[in-house]
Amino acid sequence: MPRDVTGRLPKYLRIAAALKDAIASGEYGPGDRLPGESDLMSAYGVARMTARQAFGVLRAEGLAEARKGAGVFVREFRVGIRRRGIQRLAVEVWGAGGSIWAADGKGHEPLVEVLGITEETAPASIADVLGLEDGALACVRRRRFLLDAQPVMLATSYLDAVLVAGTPITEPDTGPGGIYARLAELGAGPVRFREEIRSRMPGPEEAARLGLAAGTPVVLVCRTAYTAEGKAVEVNEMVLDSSAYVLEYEFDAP
Amino acid sequence: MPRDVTGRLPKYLRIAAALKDAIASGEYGPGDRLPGESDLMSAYGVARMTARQAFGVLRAEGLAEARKGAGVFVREFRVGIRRRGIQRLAVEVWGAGGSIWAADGKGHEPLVEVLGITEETAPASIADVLGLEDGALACVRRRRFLLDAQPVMLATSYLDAVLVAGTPITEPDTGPGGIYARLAELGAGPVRFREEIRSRMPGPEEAARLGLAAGTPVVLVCRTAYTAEGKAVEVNEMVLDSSAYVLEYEFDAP
DNA sequence: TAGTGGTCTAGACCACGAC
DNA sequence: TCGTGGTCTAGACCACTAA
Repeated sequence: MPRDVTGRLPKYLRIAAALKDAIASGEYGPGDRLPGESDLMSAYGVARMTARQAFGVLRAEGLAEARKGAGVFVREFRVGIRRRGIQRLAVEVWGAGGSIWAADGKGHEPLVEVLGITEETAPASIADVLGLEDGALACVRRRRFLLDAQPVMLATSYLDAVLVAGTPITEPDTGPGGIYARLAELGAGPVRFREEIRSRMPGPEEAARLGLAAGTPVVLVCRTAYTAEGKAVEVNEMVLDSSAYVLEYEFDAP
Repeated sequence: MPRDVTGRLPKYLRIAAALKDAIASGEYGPGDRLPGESDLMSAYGVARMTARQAFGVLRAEGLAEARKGAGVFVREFRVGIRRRGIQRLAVEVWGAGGSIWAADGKGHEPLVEVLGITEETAPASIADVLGLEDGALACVRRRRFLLDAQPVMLATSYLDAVLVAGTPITEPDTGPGGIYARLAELGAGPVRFREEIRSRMPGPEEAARLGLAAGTPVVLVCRTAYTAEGKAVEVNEMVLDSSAYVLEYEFDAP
């Protein structure tokens, strides 16, 4: 039987709870500076490591971020990019020469960095989906997407290298309508999609590329595009900054 | 960020990197016990807090978990529940008296705990969507879903209290086909859905209810169900253990 | 009971940011 | 320059787990 619930709570958790309350109550708003480590030390009569541990709780929950030499601040959340999973892939978008990404970033300034376009042997699971023979090459397009100069997504796209050879798909600029418009010209336009969604904490590499604060998970979206014949023509693995995105799927009951 | 020439990388990050390498190379598999804090202290000649800090990196990334009195262990990942976002809501499922949740947990033992069914004033944003007058009550159903005795999801469902008054929707057991079948009997069966997906780190309350290890984010799914007349009849806010779920949406290009 | 991780103290030097 | 957080040390007591 847990008695004396309040007295047994570790100091750092009580300090953390007090800070959270202060944030929840609006005493500190997004971007505001919180009391520093030395403030907490004197206010609660604890050692520095204990005060730091309290901040560690807030950082792990994504509520606060520390800036060296400046202080600890309440996290400011980013613009919620509304990614309309189904409608954004309408033929009307890319068929008319539009960019899917530009549609997502409406009202902001979208930018795409091409990190590299290579021919590689794809991971076994992806090669399998694409129906690539053992050792056959895939065209791999790695890109980073930014909104208002802030990175929000990494994407790695896999296609059959033989299929797309000699087309703009192997070039940084894929032309109006992008990859899907080029695939349609090859008679392999996608008509059906499957998106798988996961979430986890980023590795250090992903955190750096996306400029993520501590306590920010990533959302993984893996999209497979199918032709009318049911053949998978593209697998796109995306890593999204979870603090920047809201994914939306709207559909009729099947 | 660590653009330094290997010499200036903090000790705890180098130790963490070594541990990660050992895990990635398969030297330690899921569930294996890692070297303890005192092992790291003697192996690297560091103080205990430094060794702990190294483990902190792995825990924050969800790669390891510490068990008091036992050691630090490589995380074991859970069964990937495949939640087929669109097909699971087919009329054929709930119309035939089936349970949507039972369909998700195929091959496992599904269980639902009813945490409470109350009448409350819903949060403004939800009351707005449901078209509730100012101060009108909502029927709020809070549940926890378990698979093989392990909690994987929390759900809070909001409906118009006047609409559902006197129906099994206000009872713990909603009968065959669940809420949607009952709504259909009221002439308010859902035919269209919108799901919004977000991800963030859990608060301590959510982490406790879902039994989450440190470094495990939650996925938030907010579903709104619409009738044929376009009226929202239910808003369901779900909190998912990200390590247990894969969300899947499969659809034709619109 | 022996060993583990959880909490906590009281110091230290450093790099960085604001002034 | 001065205060900030980042890193690090060398101890301490405790609760818990496993043998």
